[in-house]
Amino acid sequence: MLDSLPQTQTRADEAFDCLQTAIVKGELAPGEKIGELELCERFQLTRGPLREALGRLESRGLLVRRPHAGVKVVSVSAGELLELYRIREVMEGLAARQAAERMTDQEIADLQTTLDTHEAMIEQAQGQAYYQAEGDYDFHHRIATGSRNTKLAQMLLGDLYYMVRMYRYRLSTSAGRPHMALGEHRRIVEAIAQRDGELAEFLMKRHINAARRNIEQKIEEGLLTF
Amino acid sequence: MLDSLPQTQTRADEAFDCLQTAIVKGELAPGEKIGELELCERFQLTRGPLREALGRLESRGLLVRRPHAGVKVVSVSAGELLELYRIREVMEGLAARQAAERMTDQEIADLQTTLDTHEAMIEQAQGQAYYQAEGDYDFHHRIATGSRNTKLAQMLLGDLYYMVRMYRYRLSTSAGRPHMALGEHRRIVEAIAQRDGELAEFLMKRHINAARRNIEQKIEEGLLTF
DNA sequence: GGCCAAGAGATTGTTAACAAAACCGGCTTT
DNA sequence: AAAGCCGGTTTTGTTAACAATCTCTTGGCC
Repeated sequence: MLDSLPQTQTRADEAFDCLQTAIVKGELAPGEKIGELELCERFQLTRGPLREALGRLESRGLLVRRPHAGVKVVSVSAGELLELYRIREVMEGLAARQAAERMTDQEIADLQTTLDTHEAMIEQAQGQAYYQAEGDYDFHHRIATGSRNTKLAQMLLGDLYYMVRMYRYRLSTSAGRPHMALGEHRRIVEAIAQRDGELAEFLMKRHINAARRNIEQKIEEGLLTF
Repeated sequence: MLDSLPQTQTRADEAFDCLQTAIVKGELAPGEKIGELELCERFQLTRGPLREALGRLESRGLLVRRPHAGVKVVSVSAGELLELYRIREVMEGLAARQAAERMTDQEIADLQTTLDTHEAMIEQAQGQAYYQAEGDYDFHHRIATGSRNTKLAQMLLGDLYYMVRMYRYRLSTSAGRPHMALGEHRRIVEAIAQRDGELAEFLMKRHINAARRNIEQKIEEGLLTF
């Protein structure tokens, strides 16, 4: 039996997690110059571990750093969000294809169960946006890990998804089109269950492409501003 | 006029660069547990900046870290290298497509010039493997930046290429098939020059796919071992 | 009145010492 | 004899003080 989570997590790890979520949730304004001691007080730690966490965040592109001038949260634009979706399209397409080839039957069954509970939540239409988004992340998360492609999962889960979530919070836009997305998810899982990698890739690419165009449209309508 | 390179580079940056190249070139054995003080002496710096660099490298997947147990260079397998090429295939395909849409005419002209000098070097057949590899990196580098997709370029140049280079050094395999690769490069640039993004993507994917199968074949023949 | 320069203040980069946890040896115990 | 326990030693994680750099303000000059 394992005790919750290993407390062996270092202070720098905590700082990294706290800062990452803070940035993603928009608690730290983009472009804002943030001082180290300010962060130290905020997260109750000293500069050593903090700088280590800062380095990791910079390496992941969530912070930009100018020597001797401090760090600031990365500035984001609507165009860059769309570029992110282009990357997601090809990478998650690959993930879906490899997941179709490599996921265990049990994993696929779990994935279908996930969609069932997801569907129930949508139909109840309560807490719709939040659960929708969470369910969406869960879905894509499982497929990324199911690809059995270590680096691919690392890039998706460690880099891209956090970026996308950051934009999502900034845009304060719920995922939108919940029913349609669920149907697309169902079809992707179907393809995976049939071990049809080519189809799974095609459907996933189309799914993300549709999401991208949805955002694009909202931007053109002026509904999304920064 | 700018003075060579800004000396404003911090010690942690130096450590990061040194360590990265050391890992990539295989000077640090994979799976080897390396002590911090050992590295401090080696690169003539103290533990503060070193730890910052270590964090960045861990975040990029070149090191693995166990709390209180030290860092070790990431262990690599032949299978993971092939997985890397799968990722390259889709990402660089996207890069080629976007490069075809967005590169300036000047950039395209430069790219063609690069291939010319590259061809000359191959025909002289002296220092073939080295220049071949360098030219190959240069080619892919230009297309990645030419995509004008910030995050895409960041992921390719900052993560994937270093990984691939690491494997290359470990396998001590030259790129192989120099003439064929050059021809493929030429065709890709042609497609880009004609602003045919779809074709550029197709050709790039096929190019990387061919490289992957080349490696796969060598592995099966037992020519590549770890 | 606006621009440039110099200095004070603050902030970042770096270093060295301190505390805690993991590894390794030998010992005891079954 | 093998396995588990225990303490010393090494190494990592953390902290606090020091040094170098940048920024902002103030003053002077054009």
